[in-house]
Amino acid sequence: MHKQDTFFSESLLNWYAENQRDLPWRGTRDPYKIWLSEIILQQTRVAQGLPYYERFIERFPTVKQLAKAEEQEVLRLWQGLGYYSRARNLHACVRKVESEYGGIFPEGYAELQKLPGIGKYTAAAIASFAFHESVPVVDGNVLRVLARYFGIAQDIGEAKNWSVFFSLAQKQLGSFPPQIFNQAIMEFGAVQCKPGMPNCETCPVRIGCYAAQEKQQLALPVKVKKTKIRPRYFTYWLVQNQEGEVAVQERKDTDIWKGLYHFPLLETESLPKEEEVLKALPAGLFIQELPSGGSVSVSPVIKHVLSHQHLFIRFIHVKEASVSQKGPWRWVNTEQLQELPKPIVIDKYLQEYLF
DNA sequence: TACGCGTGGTG
DNA sequence: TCACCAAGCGT
Repeated sequence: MHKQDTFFSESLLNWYAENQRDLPWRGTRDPYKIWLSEIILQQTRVAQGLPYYERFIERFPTVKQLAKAEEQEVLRLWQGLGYYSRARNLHACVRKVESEYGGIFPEGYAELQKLPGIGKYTAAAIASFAFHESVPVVDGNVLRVLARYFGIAQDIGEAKNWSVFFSLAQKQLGSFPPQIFNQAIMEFGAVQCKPGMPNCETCPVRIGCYAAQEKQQLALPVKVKKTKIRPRYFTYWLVQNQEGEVAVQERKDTDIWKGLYHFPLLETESLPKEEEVLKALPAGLFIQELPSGGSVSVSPVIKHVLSHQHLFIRFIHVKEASVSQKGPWRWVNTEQLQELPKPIVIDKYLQEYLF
């Protein structure tokens, strides 16, 4: 390989040696810690995920301890982080590792992908960081860095283009230590070659960079796909019984906040009128037993309502998609709704109705 | 394969 | 203010 061929990779390695952040999952080869950090960091910034990582490691230092936990406790620790299927798969994953792999994570890139919640990226991360397997990671950072440096205009949102970037990443990885190169290229993307305008003035590879030379930093990478947002109006009834307990409902459908708890609600496509809200008031409330442990995980809106200690109807505007919720209520003490997540989108049309 | 899943930061 | 998007994955 000619020197010119390794300029990009060697520059990244040098940059990483000087600029890497000190993070708790770095400098370990424990696959459990690496796996946990990777799941938490999927589509999530370090600053947002870091406190969750610390709490999970403190509460569940080992595979065995996490595998023994109830799913509700795992969800409760995950509250506020979003993408709750990650928490359910996290739990299912350690249970599978415990039952089918003797509590030890399997080593191979292919074998790791058989575990729930572990796809190509996470498998590559674990295989390279923990087991030094020479397989490239391809995440949002890598896609951006490669697209900009090599001037690749293919849509990173199209699945068929993934192999283009994988092959290029593999070529750049070459025979460099995968556990270092993979961290380096991702860290470079997160810190230096950021989304939006990158720090080209201080960039060690700007000389060879297509985007920097052609001023295409904001045009690359190309991503056509747009996430479409449609408004959802959730009107909650905060219902209290004579013991001061509040009616809540577990969200079981495949929809946002699955597995978390909500107040009884009416969902509409537009802001409902008062008569509509009152007409839809649920008639058949009944009492159920709580999940074991007497503590439940709750969705973000509940925290907002409880924190203001209102007994009102609220209109919550949520920018997501899907179906409304039907099913049984249960009563819980407000003290049981512990360690609540932060509220999401709170609407500006809030109205209040005293019961 | 395309789409849905959360929350928070950014320009 | 708001569109974009962030260490992706499952279906």
